[in-house]
Amino acid sequence: MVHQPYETLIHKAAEIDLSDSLDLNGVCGAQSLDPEACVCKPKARGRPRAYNPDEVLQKALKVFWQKGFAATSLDDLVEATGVNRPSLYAGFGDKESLYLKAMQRYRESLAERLDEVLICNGDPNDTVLSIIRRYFDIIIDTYTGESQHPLGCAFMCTALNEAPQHESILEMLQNTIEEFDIRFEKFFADGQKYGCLKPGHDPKVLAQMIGGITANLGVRARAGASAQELRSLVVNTTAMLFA
Amino acid sequence: MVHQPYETLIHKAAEIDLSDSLDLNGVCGAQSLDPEACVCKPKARGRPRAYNPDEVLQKALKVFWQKGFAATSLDDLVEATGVNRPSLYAGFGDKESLYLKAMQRYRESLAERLDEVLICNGDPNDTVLSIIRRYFDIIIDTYTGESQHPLGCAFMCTALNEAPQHESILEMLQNTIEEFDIRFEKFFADGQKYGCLKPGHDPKVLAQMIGGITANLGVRARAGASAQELRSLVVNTTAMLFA
DNA sequence: AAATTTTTGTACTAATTCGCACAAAAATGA
DNA sequence: TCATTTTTGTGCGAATTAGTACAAAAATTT
Repeated sequence: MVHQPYETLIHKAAEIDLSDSLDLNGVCGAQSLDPEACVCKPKARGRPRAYNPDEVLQKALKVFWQKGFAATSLDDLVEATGVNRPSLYAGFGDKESLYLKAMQRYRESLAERLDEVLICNGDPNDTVLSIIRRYFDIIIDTYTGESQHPLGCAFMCTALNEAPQHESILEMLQNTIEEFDIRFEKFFADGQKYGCLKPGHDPKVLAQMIGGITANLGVRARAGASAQELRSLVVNTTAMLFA
Repeated sequence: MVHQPYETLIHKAAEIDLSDSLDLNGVCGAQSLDPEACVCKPKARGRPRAYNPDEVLQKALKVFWQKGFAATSLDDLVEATGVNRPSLYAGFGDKESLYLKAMQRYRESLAERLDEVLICNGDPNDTVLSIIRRYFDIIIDTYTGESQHPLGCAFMCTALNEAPQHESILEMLQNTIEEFDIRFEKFFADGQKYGCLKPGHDPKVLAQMIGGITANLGVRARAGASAQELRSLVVNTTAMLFA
């Protein structure tokens, strides 16, 4: 709603980035956000929260993913999460804040799965090609598995649309892209170190190619492509690059 | 607004596709849409149209591209085009119809530029690499040149977001992807015919790679990447594929 | 048991939204 | 000049929207 000038973005990004990247307890109410985990703290004082914050973010994400940020109303979110409007505000801030938290959660849980897979330690039984294909298994699963019909990449399908109008969403998009690049540049740099890359293959350029294939999957999934079609695309393109 | 089931899409696509793909005079008012061109017809009967339909679509596209479909109000469109609300409805139908027409126009004018460039006739002075790089010059120009700040790919940035909720937009997205694929598969098939492709390079897979790089550009431009950064990405990735 | 703290749920407001009704305007045809 | 046709422009109405005020509810602390 508020139109912010692009020019201020670089500065703001530098500020917010570090403090906000993993902070989930920020805007929320007085009570701790994870209901079971923290044993050390004494019991919360007032009326206990009736919802599980993590489940709420998961349900909210599903709606945003399906309808987009702008077309998702608070009534939609109330219905999907089962949480009252004022409780949503008290717990997660306004619609934009809730969206950012839901996306952050999605991003972190995906990052965890990728961290398990994207490891290159020079094992000759585990080639770069096979690792990259396991990566794309996760991506395809994410893009096609969350709903009856494939929803594609949540970032591409919802954040791109809002980026020019919502500074905070643009920031998140930039951070996500940067995190993606760094992850793969590191991975391929390791691959090069262990001699697993073709001669003349640059880690940075390979990272760009993976980014492209990933983006392609995100688009085509949203347009209705099946997991099988996407797998075929992955097999062909990764074979060209790494086989 | 109206939620349509996915299942009906294939049939509808088959129906609408052909009749609607180049039809611009469809929904419009009684008077011809191009004000100067057609000399054969007698002069229109009633009060003459005060706007240039093509300019209106161009201006409307700019707003949709910037704000997205859902966040663009009719008041925005009235202000940007200078055309009254009822005149917009009479000339272009409702918001969704206007959006589709604006995107159709964008797609066709881009297709014209690409047709001039994407020709492989075996000329040894014009390699596949140089042709592909001219293609990406057009793409980068389109993604970064329309506004003060780069807006990225209009399809990825606006249509992806709406696809699950608007059947007609999903159809358009599918058609656009298919058109893209066919264009590049043909181009690379010609390249192969004239012996311009590396041995073992499959036209279909190369088309998928170009699609991926293009998608990558569309995302990164929307996130604020400069034309220079995008050119660097293109140089690196196309060199890996074709040099 | 009373005071305190926090969340919940109802109900509301002010603003914005899309689409259209209807009369005035501007052209042609007779 | 008058009838006909089409577009324009003002203005409206019904519906939806985001965000909040306020009292009731449910817990802990003293």
